[in-house]
Amino acid sequence: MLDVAALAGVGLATVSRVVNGKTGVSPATAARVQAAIDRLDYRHNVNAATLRRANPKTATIGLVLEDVANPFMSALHRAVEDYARARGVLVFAGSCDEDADRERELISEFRSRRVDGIIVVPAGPDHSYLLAEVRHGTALVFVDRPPRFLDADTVTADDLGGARAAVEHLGRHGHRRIGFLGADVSITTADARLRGYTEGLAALGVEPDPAIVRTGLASIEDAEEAAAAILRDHDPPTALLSAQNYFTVGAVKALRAVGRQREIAVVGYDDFLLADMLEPALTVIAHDPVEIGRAAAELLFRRLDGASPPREHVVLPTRLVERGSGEIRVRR
Amino acid sequence: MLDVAALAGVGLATVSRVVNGKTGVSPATAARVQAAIDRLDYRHNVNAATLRRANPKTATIGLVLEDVANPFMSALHRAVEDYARARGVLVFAGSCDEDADRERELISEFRSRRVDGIIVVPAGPDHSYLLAEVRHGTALVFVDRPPRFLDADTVTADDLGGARAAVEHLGRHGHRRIGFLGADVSITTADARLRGYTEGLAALGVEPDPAIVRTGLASIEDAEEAAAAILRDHDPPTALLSAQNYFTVGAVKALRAVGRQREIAVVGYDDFLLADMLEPALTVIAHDPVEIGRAAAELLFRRLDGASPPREHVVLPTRLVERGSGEIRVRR
DNA sequence: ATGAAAGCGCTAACAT
DNA sequence: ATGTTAGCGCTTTCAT
Repeated sequence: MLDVAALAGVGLATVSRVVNGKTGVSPATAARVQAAIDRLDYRHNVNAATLRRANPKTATIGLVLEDVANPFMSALHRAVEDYARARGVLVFAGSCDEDADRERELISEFRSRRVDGIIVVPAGPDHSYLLAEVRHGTALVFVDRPPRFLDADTVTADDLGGARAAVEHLGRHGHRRIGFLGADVSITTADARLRGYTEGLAALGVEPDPAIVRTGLASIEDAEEAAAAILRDHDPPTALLSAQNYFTVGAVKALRAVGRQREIAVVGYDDFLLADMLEPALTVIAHDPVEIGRAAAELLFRRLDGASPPREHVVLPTRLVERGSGEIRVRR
Repeated sequence: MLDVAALAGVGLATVSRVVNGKTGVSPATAARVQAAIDRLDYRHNVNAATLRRANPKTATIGLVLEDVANPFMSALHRAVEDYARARGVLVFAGSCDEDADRERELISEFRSRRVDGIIVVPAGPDHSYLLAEVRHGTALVFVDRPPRFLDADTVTADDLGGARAAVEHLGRHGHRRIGFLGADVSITTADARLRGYTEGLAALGVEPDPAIVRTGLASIEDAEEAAAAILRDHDPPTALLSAQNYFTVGAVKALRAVGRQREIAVVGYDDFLLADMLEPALTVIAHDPVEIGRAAAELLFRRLDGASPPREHVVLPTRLVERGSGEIRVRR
């Protein structure tokens, strides 16, 4: 910047004014400064600027996802990016694979870079460690799952209601013996979906049977194996509820492997690309990652812009999309 | 940091030494400092530290993708993230939607944040604007497509060879009239795949027919429409080569819509989740986004670590994965 | 082993 | 409209 000032024959402050688009510089000098900037290929150092500014915003936010490559997560990512970029804000993205340590580590790195806000799909069992952070002024929004031991803005979907609706839908097609594939119940979402499943069964007057309920799954392969095992039960289910996009893929693989995809009903939680192209097409509980991401970004930026409304807990509805796999009637 | 020093009763420099894990601090003082850090919930300001350091690395890199939500791109993203995180480096990610202006804008923002390196899936038609950047010491790696008017490290796949192999494969199953669905040829990858298609046809002794070649596509919907149009040609193709993951989805949709998915062969460029679960399962030209991402990160970090080897142009092979759709024989 | 002081690139207050 | 100067939070000599 000093070089630019020297070349343009002006003072440091004037260059700063031009770079920041401030008023109070004559068009002629501004042009000279701009010419010097171009000639020297000068690039403003936002990090240094932030250090001294009265309002020390870095114009960056951090995004903690379960996995940037998971289609649900990456769609959410894109929605957040679009909202941020429209405001000139850059986003750090990171995956934590449901690992609480990685979550803390990532957030800690974000802090070191002085991000203005953080949007996080929480993995850990306890988020009270973020209390100081919040008090320190960092905006924080939890997405997909609420935090534990911390009050913060959240955007979640109606997991319990969605899972319950799925079971009731299967019930309406004659099913009473319904298997369940879910993630570890320490994950709030997974727990809510399992509870929705149980409530749905209760509404049908059915006791859940642990023999056809599998939790703690973490991958397509896990789910495929679990589904295969459930199907080998002495009293196998006539329908399956899979509680996450990848698990649905695993369930479909398992059914295909034994050629029973047309006799055993499936409802999957999460919609995904090609779900409608399978045969039978997949009936799913859909919740829109784009809408969730946008809502989270909205909440975050409201706080970044200085508003301090009471904590908000947005719960977005889910939608049952009937495509075929969930409408397979129970065989008699 | 001043507060920490005061609380621990030591000088600024000592706190800095502890924070940076440098030697030359007695265990006792180090412990006192650490205690003060914990008590004050102090977080090191990497931005400020970078400003003064002899080796002014920010430990961040920028990643410019076509779209963070595209499965191919997000898998690449994850591979880069894993490589970077293992080295304590954070990644800024951004989408540019094949828009040259957005590419420049993103890279410019990255520069302002003083990222150490940039990995980019290029969108623009001219990358000479990055020359100054490279000379200035920012490591730069191009992925999936080479830059234009600039020499830099690249990691690409053998697009031409892959497309050509696809056509030859279809030829071996009796096809001579093969339709093509591709993106705008200003995208290097799209152009190479089209050339591979043409070369493949030439090897079969066939002239390409513009009536069944569509380029300039940009979405699933585009591809679906284009495929439908091609199928309505007075001399419709017996096989389709789709040159990108989303276009393959569109092609499948179009074939399904007219119920011809079992008579018209399809080979898709890019593998994707569930390609093996469709009926018929999709034959694809696969190139591994994870391997591409890892290779790019490797190249980038080699330069970040100070090595200055000659520019490298890694070309990864593609693989034909036969699953059914590409082995449908031509009807007689 | 530790501290004092200079200075990284910039902005903000105060001059002029 | 423009320049001068202090100082943001830190690292790095150079002392001690």
